[in-house]
Amino acid sequence: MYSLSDDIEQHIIKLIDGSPDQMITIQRGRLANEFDCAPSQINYVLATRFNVFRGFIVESRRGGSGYVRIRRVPIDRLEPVVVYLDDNEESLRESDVEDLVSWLEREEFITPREGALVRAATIDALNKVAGLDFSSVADRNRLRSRIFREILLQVLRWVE
Amino acid sequence: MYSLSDDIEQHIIKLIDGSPDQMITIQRGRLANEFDCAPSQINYVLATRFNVFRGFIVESRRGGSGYVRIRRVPIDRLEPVVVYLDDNEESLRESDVEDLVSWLEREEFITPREGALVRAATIDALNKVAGLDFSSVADRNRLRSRIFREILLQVLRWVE
DNA sequence: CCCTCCCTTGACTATTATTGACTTTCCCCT
DNA sequence: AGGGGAAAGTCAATAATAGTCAAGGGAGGG
Repeated sequence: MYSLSDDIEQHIIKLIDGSPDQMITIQRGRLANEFDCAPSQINYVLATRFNVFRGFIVESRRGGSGYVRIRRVPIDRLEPVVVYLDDNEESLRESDVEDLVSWLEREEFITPREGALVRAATIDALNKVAGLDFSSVADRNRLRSRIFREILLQVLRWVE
Repeated sequence: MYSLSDDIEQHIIKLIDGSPDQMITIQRGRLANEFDCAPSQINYVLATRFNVFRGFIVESRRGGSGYVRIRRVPIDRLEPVVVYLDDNEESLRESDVEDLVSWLEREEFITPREGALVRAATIDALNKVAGLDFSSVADRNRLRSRIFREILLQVLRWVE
């Protein structure tokens, strides 16, 4: 069955395949024009087909001379951990993060120094927000989980 | 996709790179003339690309024989940044963090990969807490600032 | 037949760039 | 010392992009 999204996807894939560095820079409006569709259609295609789980990174800039840059990157075996985080958002305690970070270090997904940064962001920083008004345990766990999740996604993107 | 601001930015960067002391002195009007643009365009480029968050300091003088001096900030400016964070806790926006991280990378205080981790913790993660009950702008900025501050302190400790 | 999952669209929002009118500063000449 | 003119600064308006979100459509499965 015909699908505009599939068409656009194939078009972009072709462009990337033909690029020397697996990266292209386009304009959303121009592409939408070529395919005679709403500009937000491009966003849909990017979100569903060129996300990190499919091995792509998208960066963009708005405003005059704005652009959308799409890069192909390798993916690996960290993905199950991200899924786990999504499923256990509210119950990710400090000690869980500690365990995960240690594991990441042991597996050499991250360096010890990077581990220190992760601990700073997910443990130390969250111990200093007591004065703010968002300090319920569930909220803090959720927040911790999301920070950690984003870090993991970043690691995922960066591998090789 | 052409961008005058990007052009001017590159031009200035090139000048600074080619200077013996990481500092150049130009005239706003003359530069505007070279690029055939409004003089205030230069101010825009300076404000968005050569601010302290991106590791530059700009000084200037008006009037006869006025000038604009652009300096790359040396590495030992990192601690003042921490002080700045303390003083501007509620107004540290995403883009400020982005600029600071880019600067840390450029100065090789952190690796690009570490920069990605920091971005994940201070930008991406905080974009995903909208549903929680601590999503006022000031609170988010404060949280962002504290996470970033802890990471910075960690970087400092590791360097020494 | 109806439900669900994609897909598609468009209205609204956010961000970035560019320009020009007006303001401020301060060197230099008288 | 004072004023004129030559810088640079500020700010708001406009234009050019991209992003978000919610509502509607259609095809296929139960």
